[in-house]
Amino acid sequence: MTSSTIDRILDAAEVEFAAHGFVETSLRTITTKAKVNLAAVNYHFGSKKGLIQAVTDRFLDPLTQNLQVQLSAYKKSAINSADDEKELRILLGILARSCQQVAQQNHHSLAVFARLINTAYSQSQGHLRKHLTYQYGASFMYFMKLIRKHMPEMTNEQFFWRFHYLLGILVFSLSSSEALLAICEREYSSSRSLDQIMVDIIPVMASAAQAPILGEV
Amino acid sequence: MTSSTIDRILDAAEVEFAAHGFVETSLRTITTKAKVNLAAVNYHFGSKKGLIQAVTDRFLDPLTQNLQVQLSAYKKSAINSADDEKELRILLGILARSCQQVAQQNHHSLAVFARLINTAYSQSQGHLRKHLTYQYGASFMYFMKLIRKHMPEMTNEQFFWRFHYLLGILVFSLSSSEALLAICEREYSSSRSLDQIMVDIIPVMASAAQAPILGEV
DNA sequence: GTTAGTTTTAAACGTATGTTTAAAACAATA
DNA sequence: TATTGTTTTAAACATACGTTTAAAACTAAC
Repeated sequence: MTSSTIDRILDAAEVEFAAHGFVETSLRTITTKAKVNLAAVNYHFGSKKGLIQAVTDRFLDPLTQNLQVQLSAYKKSAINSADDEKELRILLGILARSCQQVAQQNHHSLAVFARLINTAYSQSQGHLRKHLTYQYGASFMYFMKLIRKHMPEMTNEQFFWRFHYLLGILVFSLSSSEALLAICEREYSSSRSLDQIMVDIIPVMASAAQAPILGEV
Repeated sequence: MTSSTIDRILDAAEVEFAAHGFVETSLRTITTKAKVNLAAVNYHFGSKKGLIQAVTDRFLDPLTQNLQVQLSAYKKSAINSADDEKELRILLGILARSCQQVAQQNHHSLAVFARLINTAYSQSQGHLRKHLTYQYGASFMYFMKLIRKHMPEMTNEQFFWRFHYLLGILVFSLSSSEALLAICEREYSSSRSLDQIMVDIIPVMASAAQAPILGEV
């Protein structure tokens, strides 16, 4: 099986990138862990950049596909309740569950994926961010539009900012979840899981979405 | 003036680190922009790690000092209103204003600072995060304790998580503020400032803090 | 003006990185 | 079996990095 090499590289790269970031992870580390020759990366992916994109695509392709299905199912059966907060929770819940499902189906770690996304966004040069918005921008927009409907008392600009505040909750929590879960275990001797965090976060995001807009403190 | 070299290095390093991260910024880039010899960094700061710590300390030292003053002033004059959300807004407002003041006084960019913190946290190896918690952990704890009082209907563990959700809003928004402000300008032809974002965020964080804890969606 | 201590400089060192090369190993077809 | 195309391999390449060195330049005290 020729693709075994490709998969082994992707598996190793995913773990290493998430653990140490793109720049701090060398191709030699990846190929060693994958038990593959160094040159294999350039042969199969062209370059390190190509590998990075392949790693993220392997998660985002099934995710956007899954999300699209769930969202259209929601839209069909939508009663469009007057309770905006409830609808927000449903929509955010769909996103959360979509992430979980895809992670489980493809045997990926959700934390790993979150760290990939966060790394992609925190890179200022951001060739990856551009790739992501170009490749998955449409799916992303569709979800935003649905959310937007239940935050009507805002201008488009206000919504833009608010949405990114919500995003901050999700991305930061997930990407630092490994460290936080460890602290939680040690400090409160409580064994949480990332799945619980995903459930936990939803009402928080929904509340944040509906916070009033104040001019002053 | 001998410290001019040191200051020029710190100034250049601050900007470059924030823009491109610690790993992606080379000492050669920094010393070139600072118009200083390459060896000056190792001479004055010992190593690149030493420089990174010095850059963050230059911001965090005055910040924690300022914050401590503001918080004890608050504690003295505190009416300890029954309105938790209002008190939360006040406390979060103090933090926000402290950041702004220190940034302005020392002629630093708040966005730059936020990106430094975010980079520090997203580094898994995290020698910097350890330095920060060791050096500034106490001040951080003190602020958390004050916040905690107005989120009484939670276990310590629940509070731990909730607090980090709030932190996510702040860190993510600030650290990606440069990109977001640019998009906002282009898309809505609105010229916001980071100071406005700081004000904007406070009620959102306060609402998120008070979101109910639900078992299911 | 000489001396002792500090700072700056140019050059080099050793190492690690992404990438390329050309030969070898392998797979599939005729 | 011979041939073609693909994949893997070991080695080398070029470059960029953090750090060190030793001499030079500078500063201040005597």
